[in-house]
Amino acid sequence: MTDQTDSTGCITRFAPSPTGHLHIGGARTALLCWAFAKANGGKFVLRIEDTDQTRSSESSMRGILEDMAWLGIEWDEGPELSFEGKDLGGDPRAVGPFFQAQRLDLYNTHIRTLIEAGKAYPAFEAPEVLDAARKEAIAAKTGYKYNRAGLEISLEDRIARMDAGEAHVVRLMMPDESITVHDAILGDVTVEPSEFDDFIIRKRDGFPTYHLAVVVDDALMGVTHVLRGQEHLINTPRHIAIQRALGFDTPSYGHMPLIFNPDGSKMSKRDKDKLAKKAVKEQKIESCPIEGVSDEDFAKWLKDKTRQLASDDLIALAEVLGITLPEIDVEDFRRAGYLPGALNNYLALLGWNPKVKNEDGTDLEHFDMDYLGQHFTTGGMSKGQSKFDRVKLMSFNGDAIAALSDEEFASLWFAWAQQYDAELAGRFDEAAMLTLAPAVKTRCKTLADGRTIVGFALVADDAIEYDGKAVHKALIKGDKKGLELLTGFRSVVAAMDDFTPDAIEVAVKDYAESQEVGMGKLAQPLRVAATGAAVSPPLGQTLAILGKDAVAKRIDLCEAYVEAQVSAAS
RNA sequence: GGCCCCAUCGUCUAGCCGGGUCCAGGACACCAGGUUUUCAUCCUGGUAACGCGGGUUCAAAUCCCGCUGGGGUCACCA
Repeated sequence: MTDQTDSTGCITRFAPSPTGHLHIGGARTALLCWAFAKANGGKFVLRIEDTDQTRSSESSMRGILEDMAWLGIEWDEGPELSFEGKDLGGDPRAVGPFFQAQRLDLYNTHIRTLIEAGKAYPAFEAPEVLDAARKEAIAAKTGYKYNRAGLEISLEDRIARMDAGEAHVVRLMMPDESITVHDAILGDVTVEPSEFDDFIIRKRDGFPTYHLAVVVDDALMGVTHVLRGQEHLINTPRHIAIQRALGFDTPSYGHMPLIFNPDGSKMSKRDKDKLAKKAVKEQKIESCPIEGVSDEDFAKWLKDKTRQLASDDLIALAEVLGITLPEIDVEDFRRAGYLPGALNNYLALLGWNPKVKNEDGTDLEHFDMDYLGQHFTTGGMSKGQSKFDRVKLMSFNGDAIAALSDEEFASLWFAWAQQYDAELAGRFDEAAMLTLAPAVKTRCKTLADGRTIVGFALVADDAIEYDGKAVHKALIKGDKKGLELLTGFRSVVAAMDDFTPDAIEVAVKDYAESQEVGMGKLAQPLRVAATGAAVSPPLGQTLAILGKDAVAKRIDLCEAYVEAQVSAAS
């Protein structure tokens, strides 16, 4: 076995199967594969593993490509995609195609070679027969292993029957020797031959299994380093066996720890459906409350825990149920207003550590893609499983947002709103968001949070809901000074020409001084009048966002409201 | 259940390979102060961990063994 530790010409790959959205765990695998290639001056290849004919889909494939591009995990070779002016993918080394379903001839050639060399063989048992044997073994509490019954027939006969078109699978003749994986993250892992049987490398439908396809493709595409999830660790000896049978070099392997939910359960794409099903049951909903899904499909979905609703339907359902779905797929995080840089940063740090100190002695935790692409090493990976902490991610995201210039923030926020919050995008254009930026940036952890912060500007002047406590404290309590100040400031507002945040701040300050009260005495009544609540961005910004006319109107409305409250109480 | 992987604050981790400088450092969260016209930001301080039991050693978070716990895997899915 050749262990390729030489990084020159290093090639890594990410090979998702297009059976759903890009899962956050998959994104991390892709990110680290990308980082490893970059850090070693190599290439990152994207390959689509669509050998499962029943589950693969074109739309899922496109979604995965776009999610990766959005994250900025750019593949050098693979399916082509234009994204925000960048052309990704391509086949400069002529090692494609990058869709396994288009590579059947390649697999069949290699399978034929194996069969003729006696290293693999066709077997003709019906699936039912094997299933029965497996069930029997489980019932008897012994491990099931294929019994090599297929070998009872002579090789010539087997090949003849196969060539005559008889239904069959092809199995690899597993050698009777232990196999050691030299794992870059976990160290050496040895598995005994008793743990293996002659596993299938080509299915009845003529498609190769994952094991065969991945080995042939990695070899033919020149992949030198394989980084993948730890769930594949046990598969690796099988892959090494195929490589040896075919005379291929064995790439360097690194198996990464898996990511879990905070409660310790596995982070699954079904988590969203699971939560929705629970809510439906708790709320005792009988028929489907959303359009586009029939009651029949709804009932099936509810009963079958493996069944998933389409993404849009699930979002609509969550809204009806009043629940928040957990973010699981990259798309979910994008919708929730996370920045790709922050997501990548957090994802990389979940299981990898640069082990570098900042000048102030704290550990380096915040870094960008350039840094990752220069410094990533498998040696910095931890071995243990980790839990996905959304709170820390959110903190990273808030930091990333705060670090944005006002212009960058406005641009990103507007683009986000156009895609996910039409009402917000309709109320504020990018220029308006630029004026909002200083007020919003330090107050939101995600782009979606921004809406809450400027929520007061989203409601009509006469539709403000007043926070009773806030009104009482700022305007009614005590000697009614709050209301007087508010009324007095009303005429100051009316006389202002320059209604900008700075001008407003000055006006408020001056008026407070002229009345010989502290800023707060005037600021809080104004804030309550303008927003209905005791909490808002700085007053100058808050009032400027609304505009002079709206502020004047809201002061009038508030006064009327307070008077009504006071007379009702007395 | 068999086999395989893993195990430091609530969470992510540094330290472990080359035992002593670790009554264990950082980050997020949390708590208490401070700055601030509110909120947020920001600043200061604090609570909090080597899973358990054996060894080896003058000395163990660091090395060895066992246990416990978590996870993966046992498909004509990938």
